[in-house]
Amino acid sequence: MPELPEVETVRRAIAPVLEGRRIRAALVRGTGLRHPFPRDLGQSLTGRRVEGVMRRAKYLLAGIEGGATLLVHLGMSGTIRILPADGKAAGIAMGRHDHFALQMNDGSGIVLRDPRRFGQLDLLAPGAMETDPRLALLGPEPFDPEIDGQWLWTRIHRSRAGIKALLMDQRLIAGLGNIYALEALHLARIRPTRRGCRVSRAEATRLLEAVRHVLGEAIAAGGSSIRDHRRPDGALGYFQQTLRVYGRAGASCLRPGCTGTIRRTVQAGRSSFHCPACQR
DNA sequence: CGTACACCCTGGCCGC
DNA sequence: TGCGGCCAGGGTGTAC
Repeated sequence: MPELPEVETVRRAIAPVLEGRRIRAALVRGTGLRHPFPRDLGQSLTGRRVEGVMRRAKYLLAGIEGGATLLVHLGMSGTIRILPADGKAAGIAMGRHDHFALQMNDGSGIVLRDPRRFGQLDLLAPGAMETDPRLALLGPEPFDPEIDGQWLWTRIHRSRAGIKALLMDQRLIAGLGNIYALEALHLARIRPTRRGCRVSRAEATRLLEAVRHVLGEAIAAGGSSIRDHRRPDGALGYFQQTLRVYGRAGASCLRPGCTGTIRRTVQAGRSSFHCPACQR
């Protein structure tokens, strides 16, 4: 489910719940997700204050009093729901596929659910954020003002790999997944299969602008849907999106003036969508 | 080294 | 209803 906009939406929703509060209870169920949970997870968190909730690429990072960092990755199917402060200090109701919960000192909290268990939950020791390979090897954030179209071009113009695979490579730019890579390529009028070495400087500039446009739009939509469409169970993550190509095989291209039909193909075992008429 | 692919895991949906 | 097949927005290890 989650690419950068969804993770950022979750971050904004859980930050006010966690930040500045003390952890009353940390509940762990099962032995782990993609990796085993750290043995001392509950003990390390209980009684500590959460200092801030950050996002890097698709990782959620919660700063814990004392210098440790709680790392959460939602994988493909991870969601976080918010527990309201209802005054009851009773135990947290853990449903099917719930793996982790935090209850804060006011009774509010969060619960992590992840049916496919591709997600990650880890506790980084003080200082380990700089060295942990999951974070250290990430490329810049798409909105990093240090990067521009020229920067992107210099990183891709020697590559024979498809531009879609390059956009999804977290070491190049961090945060894009299958959906938004395809959306950006449609906006920039570039075929997903085009090799990196066949992308011009002007196209690279257009592409980075497209990446920023689709991500910004999605973050704005996520934010508004959270405000307007709070589900009864408080689950976060899924919301209506205005996707122009993803999942629209057989439908008309939405580019003004284009009469093409969206095609679905498979690249590296994953679905791709593009308009053969306006994407070259 | 860069690139391509299988794999991890469970649930939902569709057609028969 | 039941069942098989296919699909799913992630990262990573392995083989060329």
